Amino acid sequence: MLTNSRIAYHRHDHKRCINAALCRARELCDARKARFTPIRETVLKTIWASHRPLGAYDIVDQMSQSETSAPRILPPTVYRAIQFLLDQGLIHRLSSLNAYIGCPFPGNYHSDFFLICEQCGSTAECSDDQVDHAVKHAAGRADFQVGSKVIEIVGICPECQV
Amino acid sequence: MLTNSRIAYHRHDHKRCINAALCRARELCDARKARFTPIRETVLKTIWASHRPLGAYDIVDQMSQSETSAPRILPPTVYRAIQFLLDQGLIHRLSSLNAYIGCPFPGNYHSDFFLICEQCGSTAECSDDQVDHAVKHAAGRADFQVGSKVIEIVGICPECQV
DNA sequence: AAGCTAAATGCAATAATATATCAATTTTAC
DNA sequence: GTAAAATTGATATATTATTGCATTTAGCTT
Repeated sequence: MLTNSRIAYHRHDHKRCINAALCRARELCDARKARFTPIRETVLKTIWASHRPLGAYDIVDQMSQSETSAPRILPPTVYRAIQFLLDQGLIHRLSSLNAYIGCPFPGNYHSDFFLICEQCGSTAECSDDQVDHAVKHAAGRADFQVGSKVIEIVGICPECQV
Repeated sequence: MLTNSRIAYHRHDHKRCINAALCRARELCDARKARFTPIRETVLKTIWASHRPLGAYDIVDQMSQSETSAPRILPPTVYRAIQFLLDQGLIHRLSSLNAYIGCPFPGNYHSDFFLICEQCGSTAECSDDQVDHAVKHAAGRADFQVGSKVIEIVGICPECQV
């Protein structure tokens, strides 16, 4: 199972997460000749500020606060950056929260699901063949051809358990 | 595996689905001393008009059209009925679509997931222990205590395959 | 049956999330 | 250097959902 749950739910030097994410994003975009512009970088950085999913308007607010004098960042700008980052697989959308989270292992193909802590909000991404197979198998019994999956588990992370 | 996929994806006498759903709803509400009011019944009936998830504002529109003279149904009314039906387990919300669908087996405990056809929109509900176990097991490896799950699979239903 | 209480509904306003459109600007390709 | 393409700015608006408060209705008590 591929997961960032060890990191996401425990104390760590989060600057390294941010750096790693930005660095990989730059690499991937370079390789794909996709333009990793300042706005897109800032949006990604803002999302990576924590391991908690962030709403689009939270991003708008964050960016409007930090960039004091500059022209206030407006929703369409953020949504376009979000769309770009989603397209590049650098972030994911959590449907059940209307929020966005950084992908810890972009570039690798992964069929993922999310473990969302209802206490602290920290969210880990997991990729597990058994879950994948179980879903495919169940769908198969209904003669259903699986395309994409949304799997979001709400519960309690190790740090928040008594 | 518990599922209504045989029915949902194939020709059938849908009036029976509707009747069964309304009947079951009435029974359950009676047993629980919950009030199955005309508005709630109409909302449930509207959702059960097909096996396709229906948005809240679609319900508002439907209900405003059919009830010609009566006071136009407004969003809060519909949302309140939706909340009631969700609380009673008579319908489910599909996060990835912001839409609502009737539950074919309310009352029974079930940990369910949904198979949403990207062609025709028809959606079946499934409950499968293996999927459940696979998710619990994967979460367990991250020391994560599972609470609730959102599992929504988009793909192609048997009727829409070539 | 009358009155009381809690629940449900009506209604206006507004919040939260997301997109459409078109102009202006920047970047890239030739 | 210029044209084409991509990105961003700005305004407006669409879509989904909730809040607050007044009014009505249903169920309960007597």
